Amino acid sequence: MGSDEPPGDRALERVVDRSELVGDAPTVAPTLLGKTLVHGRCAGRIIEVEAYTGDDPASHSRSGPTARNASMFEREGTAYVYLSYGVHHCLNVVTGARGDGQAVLIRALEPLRGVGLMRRRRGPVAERLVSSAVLCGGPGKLCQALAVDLAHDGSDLCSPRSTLRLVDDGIPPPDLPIVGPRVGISRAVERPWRWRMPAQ
DNA sequence: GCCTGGATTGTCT
DNA sequence: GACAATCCAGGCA
Repeated sequence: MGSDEPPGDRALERVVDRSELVGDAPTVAPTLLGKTLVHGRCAGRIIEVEAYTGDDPASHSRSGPTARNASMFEREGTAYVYLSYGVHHCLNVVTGARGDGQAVLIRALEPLRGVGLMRRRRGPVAERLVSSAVLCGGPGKLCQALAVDLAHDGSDLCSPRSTLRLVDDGIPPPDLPIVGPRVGISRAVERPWRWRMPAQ
């Protein structure tokens, strides 16, 4: 163990400034493209996000705070992790002020560090395939690859001391991200609140 | 207290 | 392309 990443990568020590996460989720979401999600020795660049607001019929926060979504109503920079379909975990970044119930769902990552460990976590299929779409190409997949689960619900992503944190390594968000409707929802499907990095 | 449906994914045909 | 897996929040009686 320990051969998955170069030691002392200072670029991954600069966490995202919490003030960058202040605002409506649809405003903040595209600015998260290009940022890096770090968990322990693994890291990946955010390449796809979705926005969910407090008055959004498709959002978990639509009915107000509950035991499940309480962290979604915390202050900006808080992680909201939930169990989807009883099988997969999904990671959100809370935006807006405390009580707003707004968050940005991290849908896909481009693996940067700890790729070997991610592949082991993803199982035998991912062991054979290296593509980022297989490793981290979905909200459930990236949580499995980075070992993110309910234990991280409510953790602070803007603290350099957190094992799970958002890092700004200087890569700016794209000028023209690909915009489209959100995936897998049955309400408010018309809202174009999904953003993706354009093809290189 | 019961029932329904879901911000997904992997497997099978 | 279709469907099963699997847990629980929320709606409703």
